[in-house]
Amino acid sequence: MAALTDVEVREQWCATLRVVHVTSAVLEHALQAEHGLGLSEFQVLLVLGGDCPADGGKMRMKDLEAKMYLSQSALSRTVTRLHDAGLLTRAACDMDRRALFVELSDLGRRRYDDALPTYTRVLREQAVCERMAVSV
Amino acid sequence: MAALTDVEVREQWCATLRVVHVTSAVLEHALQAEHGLGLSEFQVLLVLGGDCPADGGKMRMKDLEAKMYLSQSALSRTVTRLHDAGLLTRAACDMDRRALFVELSDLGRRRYDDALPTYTRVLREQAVCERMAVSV
DNA sequence: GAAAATTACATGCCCGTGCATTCAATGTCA
DNA sequence: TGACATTGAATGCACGGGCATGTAATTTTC
Repeated sequence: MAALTDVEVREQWCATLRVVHVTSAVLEHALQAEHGLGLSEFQVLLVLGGDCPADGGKMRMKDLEAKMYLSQSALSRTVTRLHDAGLLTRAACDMDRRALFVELSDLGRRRYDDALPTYTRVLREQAVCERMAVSV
Repeated sequence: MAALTDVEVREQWCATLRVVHVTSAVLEHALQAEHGLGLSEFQVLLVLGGDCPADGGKMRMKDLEAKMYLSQSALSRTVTRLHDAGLLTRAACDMDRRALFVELSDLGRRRYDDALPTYTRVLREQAVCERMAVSV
């Protein structure tokens, strides 16, 4: 296969942005309308809920941050919002009292279970995987 | 090829988000540091500069909007910023006096020519096309 | 041709984000 | 142990974005 030209590289990138932006917008609206959740907020639930195994349960903020695409400050505020909504619990860490453990509350677990199908449904409707392939 | 499971669909999406966020951040920093341009601002230059043929030159705001992934209000402000920076010119349309024509100024053209290699370089460095394939 | 609906763009408002900073806790080195 | 560096998290601040609205111009409807 021949190497891509500069123009092709840029077109690929723009096409990707288009799919991501449209899909993100639809996702955000669906999650907000049906479950009162923002995209970043749901993403936190997704990690804490353990969608990808080896995660989930009680997690340090730092470990959560590594799993997200958010800055430390944005994550801090997102977690605060989820805490205020009663969707997760915070707990100090005995080993390192700077660290903060975060875990889904019962309400958070239910909200997560409710919202997950919406999330998956939208991704399938938008045919994201049919239009984009990422090497994981 | 077997159909993707729900988990696989979600993992693909998350992997895509990761690539897009990281690449966007690097792009934004490079364009800002080397050319004083934001990502959306450069995207406007890219369209007006005619990177994808059939565009470029004098364009209506509405046509520009259709080429971008921005809301109408955000585009309006982005264009205002570029105008204030002297990178583009605004001109009323005689046929429809609601419409607004927008075109690169000489300075804008130069800035665009300067910034384009940075843009392409980062996309290649991040190996975006090697990691993601989009059907256009 | 006047009233109503629609369109193009700008603006007020609020919200989420990143950067820089702060504060407290921990680690390091002498 | 005491001084200094580093780390984890929260917060002040400014900025860009979307939604709703405003304003002017155009089209539609009767």
